[in-house]
Amino acid sequence: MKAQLQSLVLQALQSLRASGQWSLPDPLPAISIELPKQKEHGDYATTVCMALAKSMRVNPRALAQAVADAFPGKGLFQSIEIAGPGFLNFRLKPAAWHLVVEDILRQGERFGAASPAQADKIMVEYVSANPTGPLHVGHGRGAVVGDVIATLLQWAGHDVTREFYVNDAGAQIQNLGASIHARYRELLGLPFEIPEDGYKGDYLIPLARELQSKHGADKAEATPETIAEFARFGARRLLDRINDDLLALGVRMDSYSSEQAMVEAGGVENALQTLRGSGFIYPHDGAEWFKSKELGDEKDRVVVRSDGRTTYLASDIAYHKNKLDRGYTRLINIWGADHHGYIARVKAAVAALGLDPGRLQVVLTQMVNVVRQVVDENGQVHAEAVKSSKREGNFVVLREVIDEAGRDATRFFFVMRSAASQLDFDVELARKQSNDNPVFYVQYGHARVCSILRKAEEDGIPIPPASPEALAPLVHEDELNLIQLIGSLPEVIQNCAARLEPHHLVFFLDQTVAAFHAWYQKGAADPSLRVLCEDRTAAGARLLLASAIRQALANGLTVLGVSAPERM
RNA sequence: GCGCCCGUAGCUCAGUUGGAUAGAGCGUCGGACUACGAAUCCGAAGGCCCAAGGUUCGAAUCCUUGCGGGCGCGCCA
Repeated sequence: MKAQLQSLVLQALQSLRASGQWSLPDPLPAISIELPKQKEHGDYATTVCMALAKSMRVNPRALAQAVADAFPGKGLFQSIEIAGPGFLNFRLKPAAWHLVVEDILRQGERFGAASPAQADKIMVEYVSANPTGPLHVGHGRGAVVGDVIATLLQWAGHDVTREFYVNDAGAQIQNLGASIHARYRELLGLPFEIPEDGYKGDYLIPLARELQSKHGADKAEATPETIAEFARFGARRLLDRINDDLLALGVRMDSYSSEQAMVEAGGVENALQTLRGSGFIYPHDGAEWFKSKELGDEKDRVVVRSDGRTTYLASDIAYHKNKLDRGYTRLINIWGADHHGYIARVKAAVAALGLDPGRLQVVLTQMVNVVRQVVDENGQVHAEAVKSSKREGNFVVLREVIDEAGRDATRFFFVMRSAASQLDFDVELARKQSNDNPVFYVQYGHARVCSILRKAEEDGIPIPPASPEALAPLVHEDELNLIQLIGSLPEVIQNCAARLEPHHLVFFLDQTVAAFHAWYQKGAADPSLRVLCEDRTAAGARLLLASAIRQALANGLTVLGVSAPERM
């Protein structure tokens, strides 16, 4: 509806220009359509006349009046008013809203999705954890944010691939091998020492036990070969475990990209050659440096150490080159906020490869605090935070949270706040099956609509085919507001996709359910306002609206990857 | 010291990329069930939008400075 209005305003402005009486700038500015906070200001408003009047040096109200006079498609509008300093306020006729309901029901499960007019080939890369331990809650947030952003982009009409970059090369993996080896020696009753920067968590013990039953004491000596073997074994097992956790979250990747495989295929050397060829790499102090400073980074960075080993950045340059070589026109990376300092150098890498660094967008997810509420003797509620720190082994494991709160609640909580804000994850609240849990509030709304539709069927109340006549009884303010709300789902999805911000969709769902509950509740006081009321014509129209509400809620929940139960 | 994020109701957070009288949930107080599902709804109280300047018809939103909190700043990943 917003988009339609936008094009009508545009047509009006163009016809003003054609009339020759107004010297409108060319090109015209973007026409923003807004939702007035107060209903007296109409269903929609535009501020474009105020913006234009400034540059044209004319009276904004006079311009607004001219736009209103020239407005096409007046039949849809109950009123078009000039207000305040130059707002143009639109109020639609009920019949115009009825078309929205028809449209939603016609589109069904596709309602909210855009036709792929200008599809980009996009890679969303997320999770990308080292296979050196279980996922913790921070990874979980990244996983869900990435997954939902990928879905949003698909719904916005793009061609999207979800990829997990497996950091299975380098020092971390060596540490893993050495740590497992230490545990292995421990099981053998030999003296052992977990490396200083190794992995101290208990989760390595079962892996060591497996190796013990396989090899006995044959591998007691820490040869480089043995460490490498243990590292490969551990990385494989831990990656399996990571995938189990992702599956429990409902996160499914399309593709995995192994750093080790890329190294072995010569990808890193190849990328370095390319940059040497274009003069972005120079030797200094026995190492090789990437000229990232002249491409926007704070300083230059080492890519080949003085001992000849490449750095993590070298791999990452190669990996991003690899993604671009595979034909992706947009790269979206979901990273934990602790990696923010890394953005500039990877963007510099993209630029050094001769491409627009704007092709790479990085979404940073801020820290997750898992909190548990404790009520003291004064009734004061305190949130106890559990800090996560992977190295020390006392982190909050994602799996524990999923097992406790469930998949739906975990996903919902991870996307309900802006990724830029730190998140307090209240496990007690997430598992609560009650009204103060926002997940259940939304799901209950969906189940309740389903219940009405079910009751209608049981009672033999027919739902007519959607048509202007069948929908004509929908004239109540609550009903028209509800239509406006659910009709905005496509805009909400577009907006979320464009901004890479899923949380707006959560607010849409919450707001829609609240409006539905309020509408429903009016029927308790006045039976003539019930969906299943005596007047079967009205009942039919309201059942059509209920179906459309159900569809909007179900589609929104589907994008979030949260189930839409028919009963609870 | 430098960089990024955050600062909005008692608490947790939205705020449609600069619009009209700043919103929601929780919590508090007061109401509505012989039910189209009360896992709900209605109402009340609660604000110097961290501070000070600036930009303009108009600022929670943009700019500058400062304050407070978080996270980073390696030839680690």
